[in-house]
Amino acid sequence: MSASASPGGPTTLRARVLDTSRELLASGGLAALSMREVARRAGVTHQAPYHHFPDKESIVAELVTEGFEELARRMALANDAAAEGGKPEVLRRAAEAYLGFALEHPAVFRVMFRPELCDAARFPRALAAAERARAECERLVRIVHDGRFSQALASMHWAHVHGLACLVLDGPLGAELPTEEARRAHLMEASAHFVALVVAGLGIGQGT
Amino acid sequence: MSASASPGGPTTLRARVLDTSRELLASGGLAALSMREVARRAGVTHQAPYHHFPDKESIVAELVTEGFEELARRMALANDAAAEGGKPEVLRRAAEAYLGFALEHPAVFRVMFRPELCDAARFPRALAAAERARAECERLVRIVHDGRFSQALASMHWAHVHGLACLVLDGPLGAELPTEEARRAHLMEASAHFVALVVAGLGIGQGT
DNA sequence: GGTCCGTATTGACAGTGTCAAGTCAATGGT
DNA sequence: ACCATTGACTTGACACTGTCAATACGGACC
Repeated sequence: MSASASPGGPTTLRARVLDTSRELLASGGLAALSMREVARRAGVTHQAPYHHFPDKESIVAELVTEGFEELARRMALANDAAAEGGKPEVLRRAAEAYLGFALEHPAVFRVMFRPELCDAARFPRALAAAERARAECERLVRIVHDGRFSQALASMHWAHVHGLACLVLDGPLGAELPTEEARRAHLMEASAHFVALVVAGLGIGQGT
Repeated sequence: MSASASPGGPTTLRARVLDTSRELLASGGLAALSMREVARRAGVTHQAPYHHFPDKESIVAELVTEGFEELARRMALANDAAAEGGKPEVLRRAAEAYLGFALEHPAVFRVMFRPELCDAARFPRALAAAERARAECERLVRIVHDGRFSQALASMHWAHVHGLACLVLDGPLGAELPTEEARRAHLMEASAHFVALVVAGLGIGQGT
């Protein structure tokens, strides 16, 4: 029962603070995530959370870290499909993984790409998790381009899915595609165009 | 000299407020843009700006509107190059226009794609400016794809440049490319890959 | 000359993040 | 068994924010 079993391990309140923070972020965006509101919902005083997180930035950093870890996990799973499905399937699954994460966790996704909220020097874990996601992107490039790699190529691939995610979450596409199914369908259709171009550009006509 | 020549026209203070807001946004991001700081720098009391803007959101909306207008202008110029340069040139110039704007006005660019800051219903001008930029994107699709158009195709093209911009401004690319020249070069290189794919996919082998 | 209106000021209120003390219970060493 | 220490939490304050309300000023118009 001892709450401090592992060094720096999670106390009950710490977990509750994180849960509440996730809820607030998901429901009302970052503006709704306030130290005092978190404390209020957790049923403690406005200073209690400060015993588990030095400041608000640290809570956000924790959520960002979780987000990048989950994103990297999904991307890794997509890349693992190389053996069975071939290159077009890898590209399709990678897009599905990235866009699926963005659609299911929009608020976290947005915060993940606002580095001013989560200084890399202060939060090396967040940076490491982001690097893991990036490494999966580079792995995809090598898989798809027969071992060839360049940063520009990686940027092109990442930009494709990231741009789609941003446009549907916060751009003009979001306003017109109200249901999640519509968004998913549109994104996969746009992504299919891109995949087709890449596949055609590689001289592999098999997978449309 | 009468400041109220045109109805609702800009008073001296109104212009100064906007200038100061632009400066604060550019230097310290949206967090640095505060009503009171704007008033302080403009040399007036903290309530004076409220006589020209009903609230902070209205100032942000004004800057967002300006941003989309400038972006649409640059995109239109790129599209106008269709006559002289052909499709590859249009694609190249469009990417250069979009990425150039993002690199030159990063803070404004970021704010433009955070719709919660600038409610579309309250600020129809901002929405109209965004629509103008979108229309230029659609025009590009028609130019490049011989009149054929689909929303998914437009999303693919927009996502490409938008994703690149986001990644270099707030993603992993930004941290590693310190100078603006390096960023511009990397972006144009990544974009060139995309343009090559599109051109190849159209069966036009002329332009690289 | 008197009235009105747009501009700006002063003062207040609620809310925020965070610092500084203080309370209180459990723990560990002698 | 006692006492000091430590950690979790509370209370109270400060500076800052956006915004409302009431007040003064100063020129335009009848």
